[in-house]
Amino acid sequence: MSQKNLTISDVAKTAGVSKSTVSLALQDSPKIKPETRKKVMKAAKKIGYVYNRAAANLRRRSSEMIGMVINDLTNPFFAELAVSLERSFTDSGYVVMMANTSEDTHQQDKVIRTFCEHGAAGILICPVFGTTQSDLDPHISRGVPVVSVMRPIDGGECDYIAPDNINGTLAVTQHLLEQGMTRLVFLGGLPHTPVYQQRLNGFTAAVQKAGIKAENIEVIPCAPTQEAASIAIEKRIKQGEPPQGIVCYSDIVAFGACFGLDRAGLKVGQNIAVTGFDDVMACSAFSPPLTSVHVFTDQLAKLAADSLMQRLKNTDRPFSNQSVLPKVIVRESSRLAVEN
Amino acid sequence: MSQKNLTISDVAKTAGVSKSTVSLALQDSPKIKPETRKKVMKAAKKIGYVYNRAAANLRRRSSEMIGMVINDLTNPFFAELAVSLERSFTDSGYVVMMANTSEDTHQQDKVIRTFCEHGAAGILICPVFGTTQSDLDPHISRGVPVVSVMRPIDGGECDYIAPDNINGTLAVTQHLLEQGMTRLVFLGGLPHTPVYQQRLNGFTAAVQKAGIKAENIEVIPCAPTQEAASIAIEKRIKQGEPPQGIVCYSDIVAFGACFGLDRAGLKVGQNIAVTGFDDVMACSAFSPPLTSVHVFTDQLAKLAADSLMQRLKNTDRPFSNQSVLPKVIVRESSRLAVEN
DNA sequence: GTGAAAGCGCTAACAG
DNA sequence: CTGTTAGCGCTTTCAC
Repeated sequence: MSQKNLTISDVAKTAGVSKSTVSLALQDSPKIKPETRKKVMKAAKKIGYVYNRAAANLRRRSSEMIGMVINDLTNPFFAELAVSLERSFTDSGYVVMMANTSEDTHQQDKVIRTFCEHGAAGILICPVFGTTQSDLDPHISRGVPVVSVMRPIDGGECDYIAPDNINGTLAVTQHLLEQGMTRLVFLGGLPHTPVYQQRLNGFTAAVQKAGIKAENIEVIPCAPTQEAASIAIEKRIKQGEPPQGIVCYSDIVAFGACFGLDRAGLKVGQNIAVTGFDDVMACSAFSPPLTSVHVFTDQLAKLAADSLMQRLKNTDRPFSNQSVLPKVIVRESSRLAVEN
Repeated sequence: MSQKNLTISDVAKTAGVSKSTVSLALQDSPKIKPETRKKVMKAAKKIGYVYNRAAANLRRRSSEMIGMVINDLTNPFFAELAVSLERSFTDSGYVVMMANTSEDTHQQDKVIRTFCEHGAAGILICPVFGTTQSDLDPHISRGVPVVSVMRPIDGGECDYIAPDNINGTLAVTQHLLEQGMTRLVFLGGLPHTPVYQQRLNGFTAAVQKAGIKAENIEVIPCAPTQEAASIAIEKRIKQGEPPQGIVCYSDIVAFGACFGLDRAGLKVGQNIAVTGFDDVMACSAFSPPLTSVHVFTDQLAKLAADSLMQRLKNTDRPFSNQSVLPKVIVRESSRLAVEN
């Protein structure tokens, strides 16, 4: 092991051809006849040559690396999404550099910059809320294309892929309404964020369509964490007149809500219905199994990867927004003895 | 946006200094006086220059990229570990390229090769079972150091970091024994793997130390998936004489076991105790909350990152094995009405 | 088909 | 302290 840096020149020497022949051969160029190619490959293997893509990219002024910037990989939903994304890109022959921003704008800035410095051909990002195009601009001046997933970029000159949040909560709210519930809460999320607004809009649309009286509807925003949600809902329950159903901003919020309701003495799936959004894997293992809005991360990932790769080929396409319709997965948490 | 490729020469021109001054300034060299440095930085920002690390690395013959190769990112434990690892490296100024191998040797081969071609300074790997040093050799001939996590590499010339599997299962088995259980099963895992053997050894050591009769002990290996585990345990229960406690190879296996037991009509945490290993986040949300052996992924990640970075500085240290003692987290799944 | 030569953007001596 | 010069390993005209 630990030979010195072998270059195509070394390969050329042992194969008895010239540098450029080796280069061409390594690229499967039709200019090289199969015979010579074989010879070159054998020589390369023999001396343990490993191709230096950095050098090639430098010369060729391109790369097949993409930077993946995720807001919160400790959130199971984003972890699942990241895995899907990684797979989509790897399948297409790209290598992905990954970084977590922990919902921190500075960190995000740094990471994007670093990826660009390393020659990322494109950036895939689940941006921190509030990210604007001008946050990105200074780093991607080389014309690196960006695709954002899950959350839009304000003023974003980029493609954007997300689940159809509105129809997602609309559908799951209707699922509760169909069971005859009339007093509902929408819980969790940060009011100034687009995702919150969309999910809330879906909820609102459903209750209005069902002719539910406004005074029976409550909206309780809170940080989308388990803890914040459990506290918020516990407090609400203590005020009396519990709702029949709680439509949560996300699964994490729903998990928190269930814990809070438990502390408040309510039985989810019996006294009160709870639904999540995202349908992370833990939903089916939860107690009670959580009804949720399934987001097809694989599909999202595929669209995102495709968009980015399209744009890599063709820089000046118009920017597109794509959304994927999610699907309500009914489990026990949304059952309710309606006589309640 | 989309200026052409700006180089240090452009910066030099607009700052009115020479190329090398810019290069030095960008590296915070003490040879450059702060004043000049400021001027250079301002010029760089002004024209929207972005540093080309690939070129720098090529020249300097080094890089600060590391390749992270994970066997199964869809497994929540490895996903959590990957996140910890990413954080450790990013904190130290490295950029991490990530790839999933799906427990597939070919895929792993390809990924390692690709990372090396891209100039990874080091490789961090949770290897596919059965990976040997000779699988790695052809790719890392440039002397790229490797650190393996969770699973050893056969004949591995590398550092190795893992939880103390033996003492982990030993401790969790003792937890069951202390409750007076005498009929135990060790469930799940592939017999030919080192991790299986270690975890089983811990189990065996505990029951022997407690003087449990051999005929009261059963070992039921199976693929470490939810499905395989649920089927295996259901089949076992149908044979009658159920055990009092089941020590599982991993959380995933334990989740599966719980489902299987449920189908078989047993109540986990009442009629029968179940324990996991890894303590993924879903354990606490599971029904019933799953007793598990907590693996400190953050610590593992830190050790792994440190090892790799040490070796990057100092190539010829002896290889070390480090293990982290895990901790039993008792939850409801391991309770048992002992009169059973 | 194959080889020679120039150069991608940067760093690292070595002079000034 | 700053500028000049020669490459890092590869690709790519352009002759042969």
